[in-house]
Amino acid sequence: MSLAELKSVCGSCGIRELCLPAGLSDEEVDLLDQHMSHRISVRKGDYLYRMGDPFRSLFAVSSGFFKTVLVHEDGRGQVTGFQMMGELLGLEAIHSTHQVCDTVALEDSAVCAISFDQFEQLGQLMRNLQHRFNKDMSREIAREHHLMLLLGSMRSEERLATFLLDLVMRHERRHQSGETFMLRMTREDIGSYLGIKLETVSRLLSRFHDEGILEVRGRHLRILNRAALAQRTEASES
Amino acid sequence: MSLAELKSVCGSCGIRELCLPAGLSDEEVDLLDQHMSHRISVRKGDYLYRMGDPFRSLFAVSSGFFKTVLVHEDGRGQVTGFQMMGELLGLEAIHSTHQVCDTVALEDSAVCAISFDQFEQLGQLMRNLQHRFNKDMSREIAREHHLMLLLGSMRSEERLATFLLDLVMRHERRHQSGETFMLRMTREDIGSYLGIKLETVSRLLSRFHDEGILEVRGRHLRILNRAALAQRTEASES
DNA sequence: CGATTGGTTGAGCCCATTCAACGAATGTGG
DNA sequence: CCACATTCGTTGAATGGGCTCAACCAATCG
Repeated sequence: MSLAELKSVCGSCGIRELCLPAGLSDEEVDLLDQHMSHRISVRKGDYLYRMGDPFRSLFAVSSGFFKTVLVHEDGRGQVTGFQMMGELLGLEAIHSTHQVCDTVALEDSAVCAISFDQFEQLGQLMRNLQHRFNKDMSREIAREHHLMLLLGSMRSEERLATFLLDLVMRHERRHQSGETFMLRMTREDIGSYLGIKLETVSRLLSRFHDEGILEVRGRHLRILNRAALAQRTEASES
Repeated sequence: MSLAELKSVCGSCGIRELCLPAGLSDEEVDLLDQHMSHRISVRKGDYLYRMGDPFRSLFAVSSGFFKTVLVHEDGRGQVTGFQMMGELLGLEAIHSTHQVCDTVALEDSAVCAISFDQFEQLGQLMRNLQHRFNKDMSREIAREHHLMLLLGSMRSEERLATFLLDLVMRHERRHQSGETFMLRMTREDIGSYLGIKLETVSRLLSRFHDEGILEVRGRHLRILNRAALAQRTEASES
């Protein structure tokens, strides 16, 4: 599953306000720390966990980038999400005793592991924490509803535009440039996530490039015309 | 939003073991009851809530059948789920102060309303209840992952077969016939949910009928060959 | 270095869509 | 109770968006 384990503390974490302890008092964060966080490094390409592994912990992405993949019996796989710092991994397995999907680091990454047992106990002590967690779960459900809208009723160009704008916003919320950034995933990952083929992703990126909306050099992206991109998000009347 | 409000009690509810209080002790169920449940009737076609309504309560489906619909700015709508007795409504809004989707009764129905504020307080008192709720949220996330797989990588025939088998299993878990049942939703609702057009749904149902897998008479369904249906769930090598 | 992985682009094809006509069932108002 | 409108469902014919198959290039790696 992973490699080095380092001692760490939410209290001094740079992304504390993006992550699970957002909004907690210092004392509460201390409690959270003492009882359960420890950090795990995951190297690019490694699995944080795989379907069928016993489920014991949630993980908060401390740094790096992950994808979650659901694999069907017949071998087909679907990328169900990309997670960046501050986001939680493992929520989908709480209802089970085992992991129900794979999660893979797309670059060298670090996560904070949280024993779910202990987390539930802490939730009993700290209403704040439980409330925050309920909201996180709910937000994940709502996110997936939007993705269902995307997969169920958008054309490929709209899907990609929506995806890119989502990345832009997530970068900006982390005080990273939304104008210029690197894609951490392959065209195939993007295609799987969006329900289209990698060739289509490639063609669309080229098209956006030719139209002056983006500058694409491999995985390096520059957003040249965000408004135009936003427009491609909507069905074009004709 | 709704109509009659009747006093009701989880303790004597026929579907108690399917619903939120499953696994709770009698005392715990009493507590749950006293503090918060009340029942609301919703007539066929009526909204239980609409996007933008203030969010205050969760709802447990007591009887009947609902759909949840996410509406995009440009007017496109996506059916994000169908809910039957014992299932929870409103989870997607917890992270917000307002409802984030519409939910509509597809037949005359009843729900138990649960003030979310009070529910969170009760969760602090009853670890069982909170644990059960965490699992419900997680199961919903996992369900949506499967739907993403369906929408992202299945062909229309596989989508419909998967959908029908899911309905069969949900009926059986409720001790209702999985062999013979009524579809409560239109072809258009099914199509929206599965990311295909109503005409395609109609054609596929006809095809399954012609192949002797189903008997279709309007919304009345009889599953004649469940194994064959299960096979249509998988990608056919060729 | 060759092998592998990731990405781009073209040509032809096919599955699902669009557009359209029609039938059945339901409901409404005169 | 009938006439009419509306909603829901089925089926056909033609179209097209995205897929498949394929060739090729660039970067990385052992």
